[in-house]
Amino acid sequence: MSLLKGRENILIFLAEYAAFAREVKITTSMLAKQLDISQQTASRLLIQLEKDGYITRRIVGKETYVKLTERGVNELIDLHVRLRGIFERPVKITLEGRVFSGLGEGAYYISLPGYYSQIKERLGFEPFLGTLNVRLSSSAAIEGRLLLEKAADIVIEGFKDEKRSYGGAKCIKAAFNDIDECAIFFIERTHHDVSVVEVVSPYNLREKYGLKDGDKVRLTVSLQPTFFFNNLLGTSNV
Amino acid sequence: MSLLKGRENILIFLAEYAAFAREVKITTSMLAKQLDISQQTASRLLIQLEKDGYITRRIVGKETYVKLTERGVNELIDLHVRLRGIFERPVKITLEGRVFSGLGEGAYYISLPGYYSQIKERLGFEPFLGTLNVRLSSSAAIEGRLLLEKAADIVIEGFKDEKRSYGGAKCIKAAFNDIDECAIFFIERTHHDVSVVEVVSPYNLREKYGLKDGDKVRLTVSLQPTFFFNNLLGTSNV
DNA sequence: ATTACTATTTCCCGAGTAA
DNA sequence: TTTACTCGGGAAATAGTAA
Repeated sequence: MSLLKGRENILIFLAEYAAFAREVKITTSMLAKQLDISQQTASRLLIQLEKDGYITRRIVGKETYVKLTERGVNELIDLHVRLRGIFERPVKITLEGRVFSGLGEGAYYISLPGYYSQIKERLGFEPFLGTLNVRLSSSAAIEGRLLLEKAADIVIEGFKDEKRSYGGAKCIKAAFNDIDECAIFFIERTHHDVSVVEVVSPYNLREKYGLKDGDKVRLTVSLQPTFFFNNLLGTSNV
Repeated sequence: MSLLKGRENILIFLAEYAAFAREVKITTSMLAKQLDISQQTASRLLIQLEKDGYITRRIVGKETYVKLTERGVNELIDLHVRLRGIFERPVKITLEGRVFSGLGEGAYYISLPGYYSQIKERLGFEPFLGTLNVRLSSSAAIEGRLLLEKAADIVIEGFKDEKRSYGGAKCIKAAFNDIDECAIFFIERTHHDVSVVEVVSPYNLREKYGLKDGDKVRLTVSLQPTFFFNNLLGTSNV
């Protein structure tokens, strides 16, 4: 059932017994039992590994001692490094979409002290008074958006005043066109569908980039791989 | 030439393109080229991986998008955890041997201030005035001894007085019979061969354990795996 | 260009068994 | 008990090719 078969399986097994540091005494039948293969196969694989320079065997009477060679160790190190890369390198999520004009109410909301102070404190910048509406142009971007909504770790809380209540939002820091600091907002009560995100930035992005409706923009977020794995373990996704 | 073949090779390759986080667009011929297999094999392996629940495939016209399933990710996590265990777990090196009486000069040397103060400072204990001579009883122990000599990271420097010069030594901290603090000494100018080590401890081990010549004792050292790998890369051991 | 079928070859596994 | 051979069945890889 395991993914690993044959030679690599034996090599890893031996390494788990520190066979990179010293000779380890083995028998082919013990190996076979542990790895759920036949004694014959264990024997053949050992011969093969030795022939290919991954291990050395020393046979003393009826006893066999094996040790990984430098090549065998390097093979495992390479694999370890690859997996470390996978599990430790940040994952870039990119949303591409096009600018469009909304009702212009973004500026009003951000200017409200109830939002403004939270944004300033939790995002660490003084927001430009306005949001940039972006309509995501591909299904990949929409998929990414749903992912980022789960990953969004900065919470802007709703509040009330004497007139009405104001909804909350979640957001995540991102790079605008690969350069500028910004945050992607996922607003709780919005009239937009999932193909739309709103961008808040310390800059007037529309002006800085001379953006017109329909212009393409890119939003990039770096996520730690652990996010995906923690997330996976919590769900019953198959 | 790589150790990995077939399914696991593809799975790791896909993970390197963050296919655990999002759908990745692939073609079987590009996969084949990258992994040095035939296009037909790539196609078959993808079908198999999907059938076995490691990936999902979404085919849109002529484009194929793949994504790892939870099961596929877990398989890689398992492998990663195993390799981490190998490369991060300390390796116990055990030397077994038998006590024997030397010339009794160990006590004299340790009592010399030139040695005593270094031992106290660098080993962090006040040594009992005497060394325990241990003759290693197996080739495995002798192999271990040679390894530990390389790993020995505490240096006791030689010195001179008006009468003569006194040689240096290297040593490494160890556990005596799995319990007591001690250090294994590798003395530069010694009349002993490689089958002999000398043990220094804060305790009178001979008395504490009622040791007679010929009694078996065990010396254990924990080494970080990185030691072996750094060591390997520096040598041309095959 | 794709993917993936069928046919053929090549390789691998393990039963039987010798030393 | 060991290890490791031969050999038959079957799985895996590729060539050829269809769609």
